[in-house]
Amino acid sequence: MSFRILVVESDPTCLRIVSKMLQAFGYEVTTATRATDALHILREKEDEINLILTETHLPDMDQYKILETVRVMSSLPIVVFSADNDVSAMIGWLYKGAALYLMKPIIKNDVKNLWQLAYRKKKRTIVSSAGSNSFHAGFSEENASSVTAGMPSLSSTMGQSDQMGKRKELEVTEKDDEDNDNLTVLKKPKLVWTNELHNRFLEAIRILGIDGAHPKKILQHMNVPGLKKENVSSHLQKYRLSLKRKQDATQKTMIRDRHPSMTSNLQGGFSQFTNPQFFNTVSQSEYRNNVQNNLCSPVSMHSLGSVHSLTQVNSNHDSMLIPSYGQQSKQLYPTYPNCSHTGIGTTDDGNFSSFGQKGNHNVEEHLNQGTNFSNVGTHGPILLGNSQQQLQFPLLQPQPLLEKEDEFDITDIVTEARNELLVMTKKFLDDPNNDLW
DNA sequence: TACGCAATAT
DNA sequence: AATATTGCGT
Repeated sequence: MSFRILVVESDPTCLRIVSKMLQAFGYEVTTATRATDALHILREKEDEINLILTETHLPDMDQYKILETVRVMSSLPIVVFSADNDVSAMIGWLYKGAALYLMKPIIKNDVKNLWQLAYRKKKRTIVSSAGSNSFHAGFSEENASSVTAGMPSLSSTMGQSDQMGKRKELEVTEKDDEDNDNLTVLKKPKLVWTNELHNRFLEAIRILGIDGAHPKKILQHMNVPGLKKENVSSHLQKYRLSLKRKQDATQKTMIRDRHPSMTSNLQGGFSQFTNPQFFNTVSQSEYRNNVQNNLCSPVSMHSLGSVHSLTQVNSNHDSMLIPSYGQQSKQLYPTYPNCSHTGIGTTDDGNFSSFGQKGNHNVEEHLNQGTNFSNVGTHGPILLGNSQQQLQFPLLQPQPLLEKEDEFDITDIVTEARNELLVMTKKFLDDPNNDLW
């Protein structure tokens, strides 16, 4: 599998170094020194490209123009890099849809995980303003609309599951596509029965009574947008089994202990609730989930992330954080785009704070200072997941060419690149026919 | 058509 | 392990 990055950089030395480094990590590279070239390449060969890495100050195009242009014609992730450490500019790039902002000089940690940003289907999708965008594990547009609007991407692929059955002969070609293209993301994430969700489930049963507790009624009572009857049915089935198991168990102990007057608690059957970790105590990740939910919207059912997936997300933060930002230890973190606090979070101390529509003073300052960003709150850097959607994607993994990544040394590459550049330059100068100078 | 359940798939 | 899907009898 190949992962191709389109590198746009006007300085040939820099271009060469960056390309070399990317190649050392297994990426394939296509280069362009002008924005117009890059756009041309993109027009011709978008299918072959997985990610765009571009300098912010291109000689033949205004500041954000290339990003804006690419955004219109493609949903490819765009990573920008610059020596410019102006905060407004950085945030501007991110808000306008850059997936990541890297500072020059780029180091290996910057590029090592770039492939993670490209899990989205690299397909041109026009975003229709309001309507059938649904990629929240089948969850409702109402809840998601505030965050989906303006976000290209998954909508075209995630909503297809309803139409299964219409794909017969298409199946062959589609399957081939999937095999050839690991970037394609089609699977709808499974529902995760969080404690909160399960609580609603139990509450519904409690109110409906054990007799009236049928999937349809439960679903109705739970009132969770996007939740399907099948979800409830499946859960209910398992719930009943757990009840039965528990009854059996208590009966046996009653016989053994000669304890006839034992009352069985009908609602305890799940390890989710008998497990002390979850009883009366909210696990840390659930807490974080709730915090997030409170931050972004009054709709509580957004918390579908599992413990596992949240851990993953955090590790992504760690691995993808932008290495240098001024003198302070401030860092910019990508955050979850689907939780309303889209964009990035700034932090002084390692705790990331989020902002977006709900605001963060840092960003608000910039906004209040008249910094003019379009698409505020709709675009954001996207990592492997968010609180609804994680780890369901096949992870991309470019094959590192180097056996030992840790011993990877940039200086070698720089030297090599410079030497190569010298040779090339000499070639150019010696060639009387070249008209590039 | 909805339901319950078991088996099976993912 | 958890959830989704399927098949079949009620």
